[in-house]
Amino acid sequence: MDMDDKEQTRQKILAAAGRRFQHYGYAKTTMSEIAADLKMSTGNLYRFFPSKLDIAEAYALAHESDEEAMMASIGALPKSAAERLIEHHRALLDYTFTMIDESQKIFELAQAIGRERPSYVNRRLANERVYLSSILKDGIEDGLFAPNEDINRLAEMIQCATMKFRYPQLHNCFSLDTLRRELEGTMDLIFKGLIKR
Amino acid sequence: MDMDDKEQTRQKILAAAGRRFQHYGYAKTTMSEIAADLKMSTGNLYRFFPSKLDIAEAYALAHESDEEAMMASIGALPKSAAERLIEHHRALLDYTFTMIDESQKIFELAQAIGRERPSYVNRRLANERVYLSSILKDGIEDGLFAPNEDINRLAEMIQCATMKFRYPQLHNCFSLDTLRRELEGTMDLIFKGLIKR
DNA sequence: AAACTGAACATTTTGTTGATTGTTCATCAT
DNA sequence: ATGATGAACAATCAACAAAATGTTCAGTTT
Repeated sequence: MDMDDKEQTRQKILAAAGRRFQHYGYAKTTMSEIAADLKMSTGNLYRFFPSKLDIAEAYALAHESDEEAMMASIGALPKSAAERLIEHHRALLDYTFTMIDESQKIFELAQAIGRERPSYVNRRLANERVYLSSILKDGIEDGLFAPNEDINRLAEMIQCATMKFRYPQLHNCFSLDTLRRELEGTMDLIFKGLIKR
Repeated sequence: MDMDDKEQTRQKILAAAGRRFQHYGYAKTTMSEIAADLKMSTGNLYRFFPSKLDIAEAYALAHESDEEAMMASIGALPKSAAERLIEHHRALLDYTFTMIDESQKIFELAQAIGRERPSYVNRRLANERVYLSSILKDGIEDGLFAPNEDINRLAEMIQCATMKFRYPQLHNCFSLDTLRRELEGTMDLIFKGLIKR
């Protein structure tokens, strides 16, 4: 079995596991079921993934591409940096809120990964900063935003300030409308700043 | 028994319950224990509080006075509105983080109230906005901050942007130093705004 | 009549048991 | 030798019984 075959099997495992995760949730999906779906033995799964959690993580990683595409397309929009920045946050809020709202199963998966693999969350935040930084850089070059020597840090701080909207479920605030309005106001605050000009 | 006696008994109950809450936590404190401490019957407690959770809420409310005093004293500091605003957030971050860090029991209490009585959380946030608004108003009058027609909404948005620092335990970020640095940066972001002047 | 009690009730928590599940590894098949 | 298996193992979960707890209220005390 060469490396290509191995990769192909990994993909098949991810697909089978994903189907189960979506239908029955992370906890109620068993390794033997995944194996049975693929007509292989339970033990064999461990030649491709070190643990069930790693399957979940790889599955989540694969499905990041949706978010990735969304962020990329917003970053490329023919709009001002300010508009793209707010659109970025609006889109992510809607995306995660809706996702979690309509699929308890996906939420369970996300919770399990977040709990057992905190580093995964950090990787995702770091990845988002790539897109944020790009928008910020544009804005600065266009003369819209004030110059800043550490754009990545700036992106980090924007993430801090919008944390509430990234993990809406944590703050038991269950109305998307409220969150949307709060996001508008918060972004406005960030944009305008408080200091009189 | 007149109203004063009744109030006095309420206070005694709160004191007894508080001792138990602090030592053993909310869940491990029973109504019969509280009653026994006061040499009264279990049933009698219910003539003073409708439920155990209401005792917890009243206890928390009584201990808000610490926070209240802190916010009041910071609001009255002979410093600029900007400095008071950041000091306000610094103090609350330190206060809640340290409190939770050194007493798992208090955290448990807070969680129970937050879960079963979401309205309590909102009341506290609304109360904080009184102090925030006062600082903002000062800042605007001094010409430091830009005028704003809805100061309470402005305070709300600042709360949104600093939510991460108000409930640090929710975001599994366990280093106070990191949080402090992030808070500085976030406040800076809020102050300066992004738009070039 | 008003203040209070403690047994009664329903609900929740705890403890325990057996079954299930994630993971490993000696073994078999190719 | 390499790929794969499934029984074995320890850890976790599910289900049920037992105990404890929050709450109520008929009844007692003052």
